[in-house]
Amino acid sequence: MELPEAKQKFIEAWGKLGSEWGINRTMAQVHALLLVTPDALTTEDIMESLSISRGNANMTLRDLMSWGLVEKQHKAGERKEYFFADKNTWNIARQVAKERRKRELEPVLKILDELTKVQGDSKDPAYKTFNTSVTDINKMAKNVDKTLETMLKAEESWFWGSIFKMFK
Amino acid sequence: MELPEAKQKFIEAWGKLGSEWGINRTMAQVHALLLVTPDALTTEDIMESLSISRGNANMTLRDLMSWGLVEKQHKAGERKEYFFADKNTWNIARQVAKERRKRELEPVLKILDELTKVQGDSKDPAYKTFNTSVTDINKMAKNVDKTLETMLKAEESWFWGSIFKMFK
DNA sequence: ATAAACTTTCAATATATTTTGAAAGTTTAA
DNA sequence: TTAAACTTTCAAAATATATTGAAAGTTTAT
Repeated sequence: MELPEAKQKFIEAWGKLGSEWGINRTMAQVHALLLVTPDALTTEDIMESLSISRGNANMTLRDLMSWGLVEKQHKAGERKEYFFADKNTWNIARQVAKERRKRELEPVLKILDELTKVQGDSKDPAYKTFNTSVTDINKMAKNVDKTLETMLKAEESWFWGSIFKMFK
Repeated sequence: MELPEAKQKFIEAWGKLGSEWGINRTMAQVHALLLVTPDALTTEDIMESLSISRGNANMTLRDLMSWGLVEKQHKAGERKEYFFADKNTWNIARQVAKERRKRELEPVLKILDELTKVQGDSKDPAYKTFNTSVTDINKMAKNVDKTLETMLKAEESWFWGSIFKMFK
């Protein structure tokens, strides 16, 4: 397989994976493109590479920046804005974990905490089932939350080292 | 807050979380409903509770069964089929991890393995960047894969116990 | 101030996903 | 058999999500 074909496959695979995990396909593809490209690209470059419109490219790049995955670069004496992706995989994973935790996990934890407090007749099966399920899910969500917190603070080698101690 | 309102909130929250993670909202809602309901429900019950059509309820229930989250129950002397969800949160997490690993992670790992093998000029920045990114992502994906494998085999208390040793 | 170079916005459009519901299919009891 | 009870299917419709592209906005150089 030649490099251009390989790049294409990578971009497609990343786009598909993204869309299966609730991330806009185009956003994942732009990210993939920047990941396999050594130099920073202009909006124009990205539009052309992926055959997308200016508006789409612009919005997607802003989104990627808000996720902390892509940064702007200014080149001396140039008007155009260049974009590049952090290529450190551990940073990417941490950044995604951080954002999804904030945007999705935390709001759910807040609701679960509330629902855990709902009072009822402990003889009532409807109440018992509700309470047990919500309480258990809340516990698990808190475990996930704490693990993510640890991951966010951790160094990559330490994190996976600790994980792999589990296999022993 | 009263129980019916609390149930409603839980169903909504679960549906929203699901859709943010690439799971059909209705599917997550049906699952949530079954999680907080002590007894098995008929298609009819579910249609009514969530105001969805028969076709939708039927397809969603089949989906949930294919994910291993819901089972059919036959009641003696009755024609109707009843559905109930496994309410053990750890089982649910494992089941979801198992399916997503098989359906989404494994196909991507296969592609990454291929792309890792692509040959090129190690002096070429385009090749170097491609190769480094793909190789790094492949390593991380394999780490995730192994961790999931461990999780699938593990008992809940052992798994979280091991995770929490990481905090020490 | 002007205009060229570039970026952003957003209503309209296109695409993808989900849902409906009625018809077809199946199972069971008598 | 027959028919009632129940389940499944799937084309059409509804809804949700993503994309376009031209106009408006901004910045910079002269």
